[in-house]
Amino acid sequence: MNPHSAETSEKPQARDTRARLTLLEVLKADRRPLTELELRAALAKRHIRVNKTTIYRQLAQFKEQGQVRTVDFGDRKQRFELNVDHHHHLVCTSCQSVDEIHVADDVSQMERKIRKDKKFKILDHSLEFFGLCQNCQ
Amino acid sequence: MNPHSAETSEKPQARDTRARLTLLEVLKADRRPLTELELRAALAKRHIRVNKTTIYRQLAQFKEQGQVRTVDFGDRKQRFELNVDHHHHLVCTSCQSVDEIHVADDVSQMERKIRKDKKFKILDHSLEFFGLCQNCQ
DNA sequence: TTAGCTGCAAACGATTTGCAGCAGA
DNA sequence: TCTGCTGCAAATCGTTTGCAGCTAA
Repeated sequence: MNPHSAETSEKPQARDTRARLTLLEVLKADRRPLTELELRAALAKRHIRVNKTTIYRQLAQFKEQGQVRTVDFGDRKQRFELNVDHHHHLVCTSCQSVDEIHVADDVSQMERKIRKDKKFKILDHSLEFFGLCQNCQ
Repeated sequence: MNPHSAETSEKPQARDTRARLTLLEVLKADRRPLTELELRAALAKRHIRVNKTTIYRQLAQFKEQGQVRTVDFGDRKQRFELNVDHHHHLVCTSCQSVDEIHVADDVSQMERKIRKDKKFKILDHSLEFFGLCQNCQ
């Protein structure tokens, strides 16, 4: 038996490469859903040059582990965000700024209603708001 | 002056081609967000063969006119739906079935709160639920 | 040493664009 | 006729995959 795979039999264990560590740092610093391009730019600022393939592969790992979640702003680009408190976004369609909102209570109230009325078991949901931030109105 | 463009100066006027008319028929018949592929299949069943480029172009027109809206199920495919009553969806991740829900009141309540707390002017939102339908639980 | 990680190039899949011919009005 | 519509092929763009070399443990 390989001692390393004793507990987590299927999953290979992640290695602490520079790319991986810096990627997490960036996600922690910039609390906002970032695209692969934005992530790569942020790494470049820290003088770490990483290929986009690597970015996607690391993010896929983070997501599998539950550390990262993907968010959809409807522009056919994946955005990645640290999966800490479950929140939603206010996306300004004018200046592209992104703010967070916490509406967990309202959502779970809706979900209870749906569960009751439709007998549908909700496992996940998407909820994002688009409009104009205070500065752009 | 071109008499045809007297009132609506910018927009060209749409022509009632077979593709356009049948596309609208299909959208009216199948009240559910459909992908370009699904739309094309539906047209084929009615013995109308249309190129995907045409589908996309007609949908873009419908959307501009406000007749059609796009919905995002997070799989990087656009889904098109008749823009009648604003509703949301329960997407079964097991059998792919889609049901509608109407939660306008709950959403506008949330929106009022956001407007008040964040001074953000909401123009649009995305809200879809993913999980298991009654049959798949 | 030996998996896991990386970059590069090529493949992929959804969507868009250029262009020449077709067809409603 | 005139301008919008169509199909086809090629281009785009975000994302994924295959593969050979690299490197953390």
